[in-house]
Amino acid sequence: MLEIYLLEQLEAFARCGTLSAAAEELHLSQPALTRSMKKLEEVIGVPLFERQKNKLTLNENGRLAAEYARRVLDQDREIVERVRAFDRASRTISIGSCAPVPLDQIVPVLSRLYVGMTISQELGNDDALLERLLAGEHKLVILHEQPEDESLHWKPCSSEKLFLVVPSTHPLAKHEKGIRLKELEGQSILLFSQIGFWYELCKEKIPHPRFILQDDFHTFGELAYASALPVFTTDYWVKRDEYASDGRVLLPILDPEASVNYYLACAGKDRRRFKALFEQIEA
Amino acid sequence: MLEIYLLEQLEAFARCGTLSAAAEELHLSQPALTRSMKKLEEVIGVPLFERQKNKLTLNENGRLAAEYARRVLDQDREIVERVRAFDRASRTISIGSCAPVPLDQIVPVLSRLYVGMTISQELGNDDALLERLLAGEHKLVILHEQPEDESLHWKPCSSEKLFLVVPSTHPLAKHEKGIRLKELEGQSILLFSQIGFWYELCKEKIPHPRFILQDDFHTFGELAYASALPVFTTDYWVKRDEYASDGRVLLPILDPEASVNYYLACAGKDRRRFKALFEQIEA
DNA sequence: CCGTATTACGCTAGCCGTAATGATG
DNA sequence: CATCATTACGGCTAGCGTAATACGG
Repeated sequence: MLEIYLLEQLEAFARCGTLSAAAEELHLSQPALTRSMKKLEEVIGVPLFERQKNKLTLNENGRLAAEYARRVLDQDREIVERVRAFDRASRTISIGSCAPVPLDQIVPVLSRLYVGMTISQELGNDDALLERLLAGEHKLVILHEQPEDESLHWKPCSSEKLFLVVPSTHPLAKHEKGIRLKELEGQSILLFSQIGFWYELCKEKIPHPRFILQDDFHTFGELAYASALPVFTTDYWVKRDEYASDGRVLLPILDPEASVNYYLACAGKDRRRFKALFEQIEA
Repeated sequence: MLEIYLLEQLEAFARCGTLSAAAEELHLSQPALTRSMKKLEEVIGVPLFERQKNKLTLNENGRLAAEYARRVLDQDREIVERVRAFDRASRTISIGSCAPVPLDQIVPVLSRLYVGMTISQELGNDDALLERLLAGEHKLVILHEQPEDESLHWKPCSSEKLFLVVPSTHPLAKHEKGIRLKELEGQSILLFSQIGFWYELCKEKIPHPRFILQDDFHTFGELAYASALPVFTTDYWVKRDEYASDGRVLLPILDPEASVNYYLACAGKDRRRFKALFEQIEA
């Protein structure tokens, strides 16, 4: 069998054009390459080179061999990469979610139940999440619509309701019984950017919105506190006493889409693996 | 890089199930395999085996690695095979023909012009020949129809006319001016089997033919001489005094299809290579 | 106990580098 | 004479085998 190191050397020679150049690239001596190329010809049993006393070039056979060598080298490298990736994946639970809140609720449970596993989390919209779940790229996903795919296992896991926080002096503050998104037309609203599907919802339902986006959670908190801008929040944060400062009013959002139920889903074949998790969570 | 010998050993272990069995198959000692498997794990950097004190089995990673190993091994073997085949092909001129006679005329010319090349010859029908020419499996083909493919280079090279030889006592002997194939209905005719398209022609044009086929050229000659059966021949053989024995009559076959022109063809890109050949042959 | 894996130890084949030679522009 | 390929020679690593150890059905 042709050992990889021979193919590596052939490939380097094919690319570099001379033995010296290839030798330098491979951190080897010219004689070593001369020998290897001879050995290749000997093993394959056909001439691979055009030999002029002072110049070595690949002939047709050699060019073909070099092309095949490249393929084998690529595949050989792939073994290491793929097996490492597979091993990593087997030690990782990748969970995708349409929103950050249910993720914050479930990840601690996951960590506790599957000790030693790496948990990787990612946000995405329902369609993309389902696709990645079916592709095996996510082991778990949290959606805000019930999955219809029969091959999936799922369970409702929590819910969330949208609110708007405004200073009590703000014109909108009078809608204490609640407000509809379309009534926020043209309002400048402070928005944390990592909120998953909520962003799409607001963008869709509020005509001509002027969102002021903030990437950093801490900065967002400070802005929300310091500025007089309306800020979106949800019952989850309200219960945890965020944004409940004096002089602010909490306006429920009345649109039905502003109250969502979340659903945790996994592939049917992983049902057993995540049995403990599904038992822990409550709708 | 993972050397091939390591992959070979992994593959053998995956197939054999135990190190001892694999060692025997590879003509190696168990310790050698133990070391190699350890080395594989070390290089890839992930566990590939389930280790019970007395039993070694592949884990998921290992099974994946073994599968990839198989592919690399296959491709590695293919390098040698393919390059050898390519080299052989480059030293071989494969010529296909619809009939043996023009082949016998051209092959000596080929041998003389392309010294050192192996000439491989094969019979086939026009369609198959063209296909193989375009696939590069034949470098030259001899057809009995003008090729229509624009990418081909061709030239008429010879012609051949069909005759029937019958004993002068035979009822058919009176047709000395010639006979049509359909008039041979129901006749038992002695036929040499390696005559290319002629066989198809006769089978098609003679109603209810009763061919007596003979594979061996020598035996065929003897039968033709000894028996009282009608025998097909052509002007080529007649000129060479075959079948021209006493007490036999030569009947020309009158069907237009029984007089053919042959055409030598090669791929357009090989036009130069075979320039000398095309100059030598005459229509 | 026999079959299996692993460890320990010494050997050697094979791959490499250095140095020298030859060829070429 | 600078550059490239090749040959010659010696060193050393890495893969191997033998022998010994350990574990299990």
